[in-house]
Amino acid sequence: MAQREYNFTDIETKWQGYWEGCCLFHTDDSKKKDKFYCLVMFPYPSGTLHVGHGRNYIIGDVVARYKIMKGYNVLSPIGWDAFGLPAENAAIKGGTHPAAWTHKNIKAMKHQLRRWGVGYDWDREVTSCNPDYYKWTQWIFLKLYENDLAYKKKAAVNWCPSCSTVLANEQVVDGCCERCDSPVRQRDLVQWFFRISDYAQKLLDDLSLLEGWPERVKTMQANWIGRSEGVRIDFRLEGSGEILPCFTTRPDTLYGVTFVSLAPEHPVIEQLVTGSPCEGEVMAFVERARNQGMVERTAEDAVKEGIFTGTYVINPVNNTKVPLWIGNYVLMEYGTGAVMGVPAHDQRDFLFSKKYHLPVKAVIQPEGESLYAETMKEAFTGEGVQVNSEAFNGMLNTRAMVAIAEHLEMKGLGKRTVTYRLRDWLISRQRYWGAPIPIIYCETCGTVPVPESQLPVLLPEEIEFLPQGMNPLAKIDSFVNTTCPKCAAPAKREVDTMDTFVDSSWYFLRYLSPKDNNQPFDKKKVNEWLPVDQYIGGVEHAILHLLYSRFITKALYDLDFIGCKEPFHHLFTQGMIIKNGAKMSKSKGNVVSPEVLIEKYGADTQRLYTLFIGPPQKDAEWNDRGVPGAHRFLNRLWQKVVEFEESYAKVGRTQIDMQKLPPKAKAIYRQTNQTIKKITDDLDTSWHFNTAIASIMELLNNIDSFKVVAPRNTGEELEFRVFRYSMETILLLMAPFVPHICEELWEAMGHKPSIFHNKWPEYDKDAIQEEEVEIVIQVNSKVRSHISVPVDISDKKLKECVMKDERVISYIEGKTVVKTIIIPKKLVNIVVK
RNA sequence: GGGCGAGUGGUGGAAUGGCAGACACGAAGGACUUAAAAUCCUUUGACCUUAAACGGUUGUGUGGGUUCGACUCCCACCUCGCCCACCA
Repeated sequence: MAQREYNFTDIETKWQGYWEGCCLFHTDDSKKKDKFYCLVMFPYPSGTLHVGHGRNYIIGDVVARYKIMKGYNVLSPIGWDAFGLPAENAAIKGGTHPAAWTHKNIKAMKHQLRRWGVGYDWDREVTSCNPDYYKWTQWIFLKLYENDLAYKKKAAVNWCPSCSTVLANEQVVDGCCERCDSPVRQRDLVQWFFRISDYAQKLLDDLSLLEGWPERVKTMQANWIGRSEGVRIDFRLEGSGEILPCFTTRPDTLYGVTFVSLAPEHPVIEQLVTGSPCEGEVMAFVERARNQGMVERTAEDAVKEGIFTGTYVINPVNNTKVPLWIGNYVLMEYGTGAVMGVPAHDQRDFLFSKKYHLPVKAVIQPEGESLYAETMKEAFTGEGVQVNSEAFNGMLNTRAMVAIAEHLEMKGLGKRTVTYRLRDWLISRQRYWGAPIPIIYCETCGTVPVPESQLPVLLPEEIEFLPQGMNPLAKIDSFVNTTCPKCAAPAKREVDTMDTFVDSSWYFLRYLSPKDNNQPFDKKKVNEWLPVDQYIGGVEHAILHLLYSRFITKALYDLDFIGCKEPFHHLFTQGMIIKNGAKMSKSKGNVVSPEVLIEKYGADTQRLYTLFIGPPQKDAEWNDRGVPGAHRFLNRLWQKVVEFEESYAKVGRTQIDMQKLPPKAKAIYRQTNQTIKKITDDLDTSWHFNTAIASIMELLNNIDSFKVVAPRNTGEELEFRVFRYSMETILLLMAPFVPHICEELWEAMGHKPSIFHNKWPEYDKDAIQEEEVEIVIQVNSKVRSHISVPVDISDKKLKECVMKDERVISYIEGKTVVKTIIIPKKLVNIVVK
């Protein structure tokens, strides 16, 4: 009788339908089992998925299926991060409405996820561009606004004068507009911010709670928050005596200050130069520096430029008069927007002083050396001893840092402060395809939040997309014109929308009650299900998305909306899929489409290859030629099981007694148990799916050489039962990786579906113990021989055996044994002279 | 410039102080076939020795160190990738 073929297409369709039918991934909140919230970063619906994207969802699916078999109540939801610029660009280019474009892509991607056999609780699907979702994004904005965590201020945007439109950073290429190539300028607009900087310390401190996060992600976040301790020193303007605070982390260099430099944006500049002879020149410089834009101004080899304001300031510590400059390298957003210039001990200041012929004054000497300002070729930034620093001379500069700071505080000339690099989160976008900011401007009442009862502020559907002009919403009169919620007078709506990172910083809360029309999330359910047990996504989100989500979670916690301080308990960041030396992406033109592979080899093959390609936390090179290898393995597994399809039911199912097994069957039984241990350990800790799969391949290779026959007499039956046990174990162990084929073969072996309703196999502790071990014998650290000995052999006995070995004898003959090193169960090294 | 990774056969990778190259891919040879595909078997880091087997030497980016023993730990350097970047 001809054997059944491995018809993966039919099998995969069958089981995908089955899982949906039996609600395998449907999560019932009321279940009493331990919960496991498994979350993959929800995708942006940009078009279609390629095999590189697949890695993320396949890993998530493996974990979810494994935890189901381990008996957890697993929640594995999915949704769509559906607002954003590409949809709007597509509208400008192709004339499709962003909503239509987005929903078309969602449909296509949903189909792809299904065909991968990736399971989700589709009843919980959320789509961030739907009003029933963004209503609550707006609600979060209102809560932050009510609690002074959202505010507005002027901030610069990239402005293309020729398109007269605002550009996102990624639309600026080499300082020019990506569309028309004209130089981008900076323009100030009033924009909305979230006060994430208020949470800088908490976000930093609580990194220590995140035990299940990779160290490198925590380090990246800590660096991004960028806490630095320093001193605010109050310089005084000559003449007016007005205070000009400067921030420094190096108060020990205070006596070496030879100038002070302001950011071009510094508010004091205008009042200083107005009416002065250099006004025109200075304001022209400021204008130029500001239009340089951040891109150019912060470039690696940016030229340091400055201009003298004509004013002097007084160094509070010694009343020295130094010139006040403006420097394009000084940032208004960091510290106080004014820095003290110490050319002798800061490289940037050194270069600046050389360019503008400002004096250099050394105040720290390296031990045993003397620095002379005239001969210095670069700034000295190391540790040393204070000189030219009055009372502090002779002190180590590290001590002087503290001493000078204390001195300044005592005299009321400054204050020790902590500064963070983290800046407030600018959430305004001058775009259509985002959640409208729920704010109304009234001539009498000012800025008025939209009342909760009037949410959502709906995006108008009828809209024109042009490559030019301000925010498209500003042109829709019916949207802009409204009435003030307070006084009912005619008023105007805010026309900016929110950064899409706002949408994605709370979606994991919405999954818990996705259809609730009365509240954004159910506090009780949030407290039950959060934190997310396992979050899986790309390392490119290590900073922004993960920090914003942490911030929103903390803010909601402080406002008592949820009882959880940190959203994600364990984080897994998978590596990129590389093809031909570059990240797989549409723009690089190196994408591999899953459809072709699925048609030719099936989804299980693609899953297996993706998992086998390398450790998932590392980048991996995709090689199409490797795919048939994965398929070959599945085919072999198929043949092996199906070959005996008729026999499985005929043999009894009593416990196997290992001691009664013939040697070969015993070895297979032992290896099967060792494989259970190996795979379970891999899934629980290291996630090295590649070596997990390799160990199953090894097991199957050995089973192959264990010529099984369909049982006819009693002795054969015993061997056949070991074979059946091993094959069943392989199916259970492989089920999370390649679920379709395992379901089908599980059924072929005489079981009722689903394989996922079975318990994860456990290994027999006695069975994994080897009786004999092979010992490596080295002479002078070179491998010279091997012997096989019982595991429990004593060191003395082992040494005796080793010394009897012929090859050992020939190597140590005529030499003196200096020492013998014995590593139990592994190796013996004889050192001779 | 700062931070974080990574460098192992023709390729993806394995080994985290103890036999380097597991498991795959590819390649070469063979079996089956009218033929091809599929499948199965054998070989496969380099070099030396040998009729063959056995054997030997060498080998994990470079140079040093620690150790009986180093891909693995320490120091210095080179190269590549990612993230950030004039942060006072």
